[in-house]
Amino acid sequence: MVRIIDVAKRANVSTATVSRVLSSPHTVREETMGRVLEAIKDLDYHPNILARQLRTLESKTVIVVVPDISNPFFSKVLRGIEYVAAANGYQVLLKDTTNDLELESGYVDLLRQKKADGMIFLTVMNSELVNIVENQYPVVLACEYIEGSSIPTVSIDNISAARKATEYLIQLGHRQIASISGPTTSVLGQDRLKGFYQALAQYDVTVDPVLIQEGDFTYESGFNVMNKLLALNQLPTGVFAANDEMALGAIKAIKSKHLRVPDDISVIGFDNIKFSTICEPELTTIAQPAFEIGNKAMDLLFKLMKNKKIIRSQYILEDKLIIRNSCVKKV
Amino acid sequence: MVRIIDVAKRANVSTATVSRVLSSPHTVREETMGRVLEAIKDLDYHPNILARQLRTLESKTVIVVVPDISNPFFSKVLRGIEYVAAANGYQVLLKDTTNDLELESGYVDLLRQKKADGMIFLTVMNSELVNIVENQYPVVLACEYIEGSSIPTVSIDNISAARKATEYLIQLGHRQIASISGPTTSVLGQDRLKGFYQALAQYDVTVDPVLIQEGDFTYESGFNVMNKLLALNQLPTGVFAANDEMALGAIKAIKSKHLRVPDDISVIGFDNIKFSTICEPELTTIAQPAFEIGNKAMDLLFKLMKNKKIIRSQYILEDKLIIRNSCVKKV
DNA sequence: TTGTATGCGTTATCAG
DNA sequence: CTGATAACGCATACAA
Repeated sequence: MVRIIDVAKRANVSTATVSRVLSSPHTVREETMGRVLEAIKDLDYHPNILARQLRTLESKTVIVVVPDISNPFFSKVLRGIEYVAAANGYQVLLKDTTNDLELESGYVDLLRQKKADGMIFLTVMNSELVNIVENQYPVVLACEYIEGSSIPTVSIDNISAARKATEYLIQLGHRQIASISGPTTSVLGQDRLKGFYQALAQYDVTVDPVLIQEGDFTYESGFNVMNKLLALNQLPTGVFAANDEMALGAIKAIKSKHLRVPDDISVIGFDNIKFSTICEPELTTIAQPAFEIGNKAMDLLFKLMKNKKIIRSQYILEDKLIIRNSCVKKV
Repeated sequence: MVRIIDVAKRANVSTATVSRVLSSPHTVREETMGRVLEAIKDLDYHPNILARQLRTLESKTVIVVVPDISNPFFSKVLRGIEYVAAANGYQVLLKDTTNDLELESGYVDLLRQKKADGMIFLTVMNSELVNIVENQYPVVLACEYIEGSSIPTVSIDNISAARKATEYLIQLGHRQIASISGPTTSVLGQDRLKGFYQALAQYDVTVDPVLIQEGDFTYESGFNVMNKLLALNQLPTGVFAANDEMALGAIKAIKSKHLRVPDDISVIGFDNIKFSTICEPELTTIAQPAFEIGNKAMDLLFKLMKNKKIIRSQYILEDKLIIRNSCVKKV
């Protein structure tokens, strides 16, 4: 391994000068710099990042905590994060919690040990953790919003988006509307369910509580929950699924009972993942600006890490209702 | 920040003893250890990993280079890797190349700088890089196999699997068989195409070269390439897609032309991703043991990093033809 | 079984 | 503009 001192010797300068050439080139004479650069090139010198980090206490790394990387929506947010991070010379370390509560702890250590300079949560199930981290390390929350928390957040307004989706079903004439919600342990699940209820209230629609069922955001849970709903005496005519994966699972279940979507049952999803146009019929859903959410979240984290003031700490991005073919007027 | 010396002072021992308590507890007297552990707890001491790494030159981190994290197949392999890594106290750093050639370079630096101890490639487009890394740093290749290379590999036999898939179509009576291959810049793409050709040769089937088209493993490319095929005078009756995402795209294209799968055109995929049962009809495909591939790859990497001898450096895992409803006998 | 002392490779301080 | 040198926090060879 070639070290800074090897370069220094070859260029006939001190290690300090070599270091300066690398970190603040303007403070060194041009001729000296030339010699140093040449030596670096000759020796194929690469600074040891570990040593640098020990000295500077900066890891140039951020950690993104994601609930389920195989969900295409999160993949896309991640892309947005990585794009901004890479542009600023930062590494992105990924932690997939596999929707597991346990695994969400222990990340504070990574920050304390300067293994990472900051963290982005794409979901929060363990809100205690957030409180620990709050005001202590740079952390931003993407995709969901926590009421009353001061953690910088970038997301859509999940409540109003869910309300919008439900309203759409109501306006199509549906009154027997089921909800396949996310886990109520997650803010995301709660918010989208809340929006669902708000729409019902606003239009004076009352729904049998048995139509409100909880999934866990996976395709399988959508399939299973829908099967439960299909076993009821009175079937729903419309279904609001809290994300697309569950909506796809629901459609699968409906079809396997030889019912038709949307003719017999309308289904609306949430996220607009790339597979939402795969199924027959194509899924009507709420589109989130996933890539932009990632961009903005990383921007925010940078500002936080640089101790810059953040004007607004809650960024709400625009969602959009994408009307395709999985919902139809109730006859 | 509380350091090792703070703990040492409080426990009335030297820093060396504290260090030993942490790394080789059996070498220290029980009573001493008790005092040290108590001090650690009292002060809420957490060793600085950076400093430790600088000393040991071990980062306890591995990097996985993945072509497209939003592909569910790779997500699953990754899970397998993480499972084994976590069990051994290793972090997994993820690099998504976004199928971009450029981005695949520069990882050698991460190894050289001891930012990671080893690396797993889930794909290799830039085989030069492999040659650089070869015999120099611990690297294993998962999912694909490079002819003549000595890099430890774990994968299925992509050639024979592709041959098996194609054979299946031939045995169903298809003769006009199209191939939507992966990029020929990737070994994976090459191998699966090779298997396709082998099956044709074996059964003396000759195919118009125009039926052999190249995609890039994405849903969109499957859709686009299939549209091209559908514009031909003589349509294929069977399609072998080199992965499920492209197969799904192809099915979409076929349906949008008001043709039926499998009645008009049979489609077979590769990978058995979780969305392969979403579409109508469900996809016949080749299943890879994704999780196990990940497990084995990480195992192999550990052995490599520990300089243990590796008995066999090429592990071939079993694939399996999953027959569902997207292929049917040619009438 | 424990302590002392040194070095890992870098950056930052201070003096020149 | 440059050089000498002291940290950064830890692990380990060697001595006790």
